[in-house]
Amino acid sequence: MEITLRQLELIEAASKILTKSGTSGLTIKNLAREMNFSESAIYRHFSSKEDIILAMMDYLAENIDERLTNLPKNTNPEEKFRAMFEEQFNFFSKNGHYVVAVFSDGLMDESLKINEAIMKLLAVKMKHLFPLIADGQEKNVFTKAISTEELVYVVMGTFKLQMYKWRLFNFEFDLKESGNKMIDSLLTLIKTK
Amino acid sequence: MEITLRQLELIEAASKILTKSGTSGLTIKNLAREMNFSESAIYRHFSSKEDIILAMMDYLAENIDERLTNLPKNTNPEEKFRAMFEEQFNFFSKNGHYVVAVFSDGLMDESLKINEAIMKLLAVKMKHLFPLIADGQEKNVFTKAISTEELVYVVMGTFKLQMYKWRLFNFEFDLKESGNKMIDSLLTLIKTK
DNA sequence: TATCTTTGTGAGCGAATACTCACTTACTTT
DNA sequence: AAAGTAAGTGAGTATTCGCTCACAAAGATA
Repeated sequence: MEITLRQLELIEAASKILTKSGTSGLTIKNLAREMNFSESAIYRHFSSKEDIILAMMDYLAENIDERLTNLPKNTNPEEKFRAMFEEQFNFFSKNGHYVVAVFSDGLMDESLKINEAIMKLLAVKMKHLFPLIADGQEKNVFTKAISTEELVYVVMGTFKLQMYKWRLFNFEFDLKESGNKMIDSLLTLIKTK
Repeated sequence: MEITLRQLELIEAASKILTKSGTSGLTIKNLAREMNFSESAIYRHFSSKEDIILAMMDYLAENIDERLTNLPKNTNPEEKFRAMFEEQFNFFSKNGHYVVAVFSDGLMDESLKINEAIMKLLAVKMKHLFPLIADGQEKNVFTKAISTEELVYVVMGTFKLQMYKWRLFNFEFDLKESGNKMIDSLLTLIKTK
């Protein structure tokens, strides 16, 4: 699971290409150009293109997991909720090319292994969001009018669409600002009155 | 804008391939195989692959627009909301291969024209959803605690994620049943108490 | 009957794709 | 100093891609 510096560089370059030019743009030739070396050199660091994508998904999953694990503890559900999404918006705001993490859907067809990696990424996000929402419901901060699962899907769906909009508008608007509005709206909607 | 029978067949076949095998699966060879004739025959009906995709997006946009326009009028916002999403779930339940309409994102990189077509599709959906939500807020049926725009995004995001789940699970669960739950949950959340 | 139009075919073209291989070069280890 | 290793190169491979073209069969039109 360890990764060399060059491998990380390749992962970053691949993410950049994916975000800028989509799946069809991610070719070995383009990747080589982005890295300023030859195509064959890439195969010194990864055995196949699929391996690069898998390593990327894995890196993203671990990265997200780590960031969400290290959020401040011992706060109330609302603050936790806020912190979690602020962290997400903050990260993607700085690392726009990693939105692939949210839109990995586009890679869905490539291979079985990649599909599994996408599932894993989704599971990581769920792992953090679900208990947070459930806890909030228990403490009567979030509404119990609908089930935890449904509430989680409303929140996750809204987040995903927000990121989609950002990408569609070519990262032109301020994600943090717009994200904060989204957080407020969602909280207004799901908090008990 | 008129479309021949063969062209429609090609659009259907293309949608099937896209849904089953993703963007990378949509090749002229695969399309020809699905149609049971030669590759060159395809070019009797469309001048390029891009044209096929554009025609597909156009067909989908018109199709959705028509279906949502013909919904029963003169009902209250809640019933309208319910009817609108029931119609959507019902349609996709019968025509699973057309989920491309919801996940056209994967095509995003292909070309400028295709990007415009994706935007148009999004606009069509918005055209129907936005006034419905706004009307509901005006009539004090839907909450005014957050703006119409934000409310629309919550609803659309949740819908998209629902469809995403359905696709991820290989269309195995009952979309209509699960969709009804989603409608109930959303209404519970956005209705004034 | 003769001609035109429509819709199919198969062969093949140029470009792009992922990947391989023999090779250099530079640094580390012995 | 000698040998091994890590990391680059350029040329080349087989395959696949979208697409073109000369041609054929069949039905509509003159």
